[in-house]
Amino acid sequence: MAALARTTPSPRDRYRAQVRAEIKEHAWEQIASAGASALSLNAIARRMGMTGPALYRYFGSRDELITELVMDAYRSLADTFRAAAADGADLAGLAHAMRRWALGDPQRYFLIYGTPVPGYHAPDDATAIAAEIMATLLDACAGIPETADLPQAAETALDAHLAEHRQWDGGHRAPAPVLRRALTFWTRLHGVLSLELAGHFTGMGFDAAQLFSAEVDGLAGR
Amino acid sequence: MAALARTTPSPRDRYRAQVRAEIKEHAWEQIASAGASALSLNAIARRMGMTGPALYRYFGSRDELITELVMDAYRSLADTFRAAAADGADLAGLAHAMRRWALGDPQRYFLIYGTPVPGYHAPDDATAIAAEIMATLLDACAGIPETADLPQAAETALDAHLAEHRQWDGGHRAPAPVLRRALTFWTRLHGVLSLELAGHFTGMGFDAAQLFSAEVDGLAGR
DNA sequence: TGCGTTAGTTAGAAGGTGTAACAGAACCAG
DNA sequence: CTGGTTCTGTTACACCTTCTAACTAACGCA
Repeated sequence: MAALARTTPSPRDRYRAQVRAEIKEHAWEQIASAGASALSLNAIARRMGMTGPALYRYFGSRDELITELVMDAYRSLADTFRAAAADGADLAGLAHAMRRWALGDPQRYFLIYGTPVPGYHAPDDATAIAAEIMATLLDACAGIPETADLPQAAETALDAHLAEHRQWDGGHRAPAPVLRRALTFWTRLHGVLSLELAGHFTGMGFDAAQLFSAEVDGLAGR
Repeated sequence: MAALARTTPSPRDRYRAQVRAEIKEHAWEQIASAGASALSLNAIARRMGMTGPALYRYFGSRDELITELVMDAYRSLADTFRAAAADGADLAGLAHAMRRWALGDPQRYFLIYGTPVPGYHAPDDATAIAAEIMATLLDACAGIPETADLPQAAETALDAHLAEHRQWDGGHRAPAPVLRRALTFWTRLHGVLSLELAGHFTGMGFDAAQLFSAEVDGLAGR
C-alpha cells in the first residue's frame, strides 16, 4: 500500500511503459493509413495478440488515447521547431522544417490542425506547447528585415489592434509588426500546407512546393 | 417495366424527394452540433420516427449520404461566390462572403476543407464545382491593380512555373500573375479562416476578423 | 378491383466502445 | 519459501453502430 515515490522504475513500470508505447505505435500506424476517425482499440489489441478490453488497463478510453497522441504530435512539432531554430534556421528554415514535418505524416498534422470535434476541448498542456511553438516563432520573426511582404496600408490598423491584444505573446517583448509577422507566418503556411496535404491541389498540375516557397520567400523578406 | 422518362414527377417521386430532403436536414443538424464523424443514420431514423434500415431506401450507405452533403456544401459555396460576384463584389467582397458562409456553419466548411479521409476520393462532380469556384475567383482576380501585396522577387519563379502548369485554369486566359493571385487568395484566406473556425485563436485575445481583413486588404490591393 | 412497386418492418451478422467479474501471473514481505 | 496483494489479461455482457435479408403492408396505376 501507499507506495513511496519510487526512485527507480520497477520491472512492472517498465513493462507498462513499453506496452503503452507499443499501443501508441500501432495507433499511429492506423491513423497514418486510415485517419484518426478510424482508430480502433479492438483492432490494435488484435494486432498485439490480446483481446480488446485488455487495452483499457493502459488507456481509459479511446478519447484518452487520442488525446495523448495529440499531445505527442504537438510535442513533436514543437521539438522540430526548436531543433531547427537551434540549428540556426531563420524564418524560411522554420517554414521548410514545418513542411517536412507535415509531409512526413499528414494525419499527424491534421490531428493538430484538422477538423475540430465540436465538443472537444484540448487539454491545457496542448495550449502550453502551442505557446512554446509561438515563442520560437516570435524569436525567429524578430530578426527579419522590414522589407518583407506583409500588408502595409492595413498594417497600421492590424498592428494597432495587436499592440493592444497580445495576451498570447507569452511575455515576448516584440513590437506589433513582429507579432503580425508571426501570425501571418502561421496562417499563410497553414493555408498552403493544409490544402496540399488534403489533396486539394492534386490534379491541378502545379507544384505545391513552389507555391509554398513563394509564400515563405514573401514572409522572410526574400 | 422500363418506365419512360416521366414528364411530371409522380406522387411517390415527390414523397421520396421530401423524405430525402428531411433526412439531409437532420444530417446537417447532427453535423453542425457534433461533426461529420458523429453522423449516425440510426439516430436520424429515430428522430424521424422510423427504424434504421428504412433510411437505406433513400441512401445506399452512410458514405453516400455524406458524399451528397459534401456536394451540397460545394454547391452552396459556389452559389455564394457566384451571387456575390453577380452583385458586383470585388475580390474583397468575395472574401467576406466566403467568411460569412463559413462562419454560418463551420462544420459545413470542414466538410469541404477539413481533414481528409485517406481512402476517400471526391466524385468528379466535386472537382467540377471546385473549377466553377475557381473560375469566379479568376474573373475577380483579373480586375485588380498590380500593387497588391504579393511576392515580387519570387514572382518571376512562381509565375513562370504557373505559366507552364495551368491545367487547372479551366480555359481562363488570365496571365500568370492573375493565376498566382487567385491561388494566393485561396490559400491565405483558407489559412486564417480554418484556424479561426477550428478555434486555434480562442484565448489569444485578438480579433480574427481583423487578421482576416488585413489579409484581404493585402490581396485586393487595398 | 387487382397487381406490381415501393416503404417500412423485424431479425440478425459483424464490428465498435466500454464495464464487470474472474483467473492467473508477478511481485513483495515476512 | 510461502502467503497475500497487486496487476494483467481473460470471458461475458450491455449497448451502440452499419448494413443485409426477408417479410408485410400500403400505395398507385391501369
